[in-house]
Amino acid sequence: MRTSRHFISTIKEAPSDAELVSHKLMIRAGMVRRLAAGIYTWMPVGLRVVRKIEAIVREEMNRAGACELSMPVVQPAELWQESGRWGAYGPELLRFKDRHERDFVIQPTSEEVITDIARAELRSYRKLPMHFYQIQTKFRDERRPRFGVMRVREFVMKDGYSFHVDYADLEREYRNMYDTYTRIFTRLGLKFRAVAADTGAIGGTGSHEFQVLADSGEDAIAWAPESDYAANLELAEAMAPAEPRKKPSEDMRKVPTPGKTTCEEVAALLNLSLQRTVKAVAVMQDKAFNLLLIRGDHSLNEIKAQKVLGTFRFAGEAEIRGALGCKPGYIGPVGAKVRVIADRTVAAMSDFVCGANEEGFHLAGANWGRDAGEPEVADIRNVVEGDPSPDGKGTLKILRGIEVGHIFQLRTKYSKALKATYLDAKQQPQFMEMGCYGIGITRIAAAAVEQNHDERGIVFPRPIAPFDACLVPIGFHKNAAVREAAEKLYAELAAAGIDVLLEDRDERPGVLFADMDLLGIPHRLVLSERGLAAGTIEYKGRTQAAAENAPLASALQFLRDKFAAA
RNA sequence: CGGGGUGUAGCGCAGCCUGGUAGCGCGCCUGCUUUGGGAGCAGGAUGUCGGGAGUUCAAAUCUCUCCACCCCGACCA
Repeated sequence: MRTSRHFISTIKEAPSDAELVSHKLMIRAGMVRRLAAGIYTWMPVGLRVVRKIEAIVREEMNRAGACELSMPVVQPAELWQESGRWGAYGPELLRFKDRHERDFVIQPTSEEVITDIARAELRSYRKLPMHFYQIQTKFRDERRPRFGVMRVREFVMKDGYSFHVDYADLEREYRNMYDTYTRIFTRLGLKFRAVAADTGAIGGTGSHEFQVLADSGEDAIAWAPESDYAANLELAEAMAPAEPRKKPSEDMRKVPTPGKTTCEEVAALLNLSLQRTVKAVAVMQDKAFNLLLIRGDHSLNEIKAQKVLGTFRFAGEAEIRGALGCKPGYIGPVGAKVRVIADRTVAAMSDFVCGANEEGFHLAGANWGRDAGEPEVADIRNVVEGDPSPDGKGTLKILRGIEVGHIFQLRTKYSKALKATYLDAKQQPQFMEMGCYGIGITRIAAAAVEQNHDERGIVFPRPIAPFDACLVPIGFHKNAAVREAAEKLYAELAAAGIDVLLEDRDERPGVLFADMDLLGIPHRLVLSERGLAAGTIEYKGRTQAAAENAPLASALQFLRDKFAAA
């Protein structure tokens, strides 16, 4: 490909609303162009990157024994009503009516359609297992799209669904996919971690997310450097403190704390560490009022709390007054005649500070058993850096990541809802066990940029760079010898199967170099009159500080050696 | 959904308060010069000033309304 024919549209200034580096650089490099909120056009350069990602994903999925198909983007409401997701999915599911007033959705994912296919096609245990996948446009009507193509409404995802006779076989395929995803993200040249994720209400032995590491990532990962342990913050278990609770050493006393409604303010007023305070979070579980207690410096983990309580919501001020006779900001467990659930850390505290259930007052020197009844204990907080690893090996660090893949054991949720059964060897109908496996193709492009860039622009890993290499002749339009030599070398490289970009625009060298750097092309060859006279060509890797010379005659082999070394 | 903000040339912005000929930088076009890291000079083109309504002799500017987009929030009592 040559730049005079391949649309290149770089700009010096990024739109002012771009926040993330990847967003700015992808706009500046002309990879994507915004059409509406969370809806982007993939311009030629960006599409090349997407296609390269797709090719690697497809190759590895096929190698793993999965079978590609393509399901409709537009799907009838009936199937979604049958699975129950027509009601359960909420406003993120884009719905519309056709000219006959029939309801349709734009797929955010395709469990319904694939299960419909499975129940029609996979009637016998002899046809199982089967793993279908597609690489398709998805639409999720995000409440707030942001970060360029990182969090968008329309995107491309690889979604795979596997069907099995039993759970053991599902587990086998799940491990197969775990390994396949590990290979895929390794091949893509990304720094990533597979982390244990929450399985929600569905259960199963697990779910893993594949997170590309980046400080700007939206997800937090708990990671233990001394072992392999890695889990989404949502899931990472906060262990009980190693030291048992100390005996009370102070008398409980009421202290005036007018206007101090947060743990931070109260700790500052009393000149105490935040770790001596207990924060009370009031939640309603249906009509029942509950107090959740966590240490002042910790944060509540809603998913963990939900596992204890079931679905809940945060109590309003009126409800808090009704249950405790006190306004928010001064509430606590002492004397509260409601269900109290204390985090493991809180349960091990003594002589702590909490709200007095009286406006303007807190209690200091409070103790379990003596001042308040022994609470129900559960893990309901987020882990923090320095907490002991749940596997007992070392302490946790917190990393930030971008979720680019997720594998999940669906079990029989959809096969039961849609009555997808097969006949076993005894001619008995059985529900299929299902797994599902997703990879965010377009998000990977953004995550790769987020993880690999410098002050000059994008630094693509070669497997997903828009071009493997570029050939930049100096004086292409002025010097016939340079032009002929460049065309000859370009033809030679292209014939050898190298995805090379010939920079043949009539621009000053500085412009050409700047664009090739911004686009993140990993290898660069420069052909000049000077080099031609000496029989050499100049080479520079994208991350290399200085260029080096190589014999022009063996440029192809030289480049191949560089590819192999990278 | 709640709060805040912004819409002026392809991109980045000024002008609005205090109504009176629509501007600057980058980019684009033409010419000359330049040619190994985003060139210089000269000339030029490009605007429903987000849409609609209103006030006014006169609206980018004031008022109302609609729309679009962005940011923050939507647990921490």
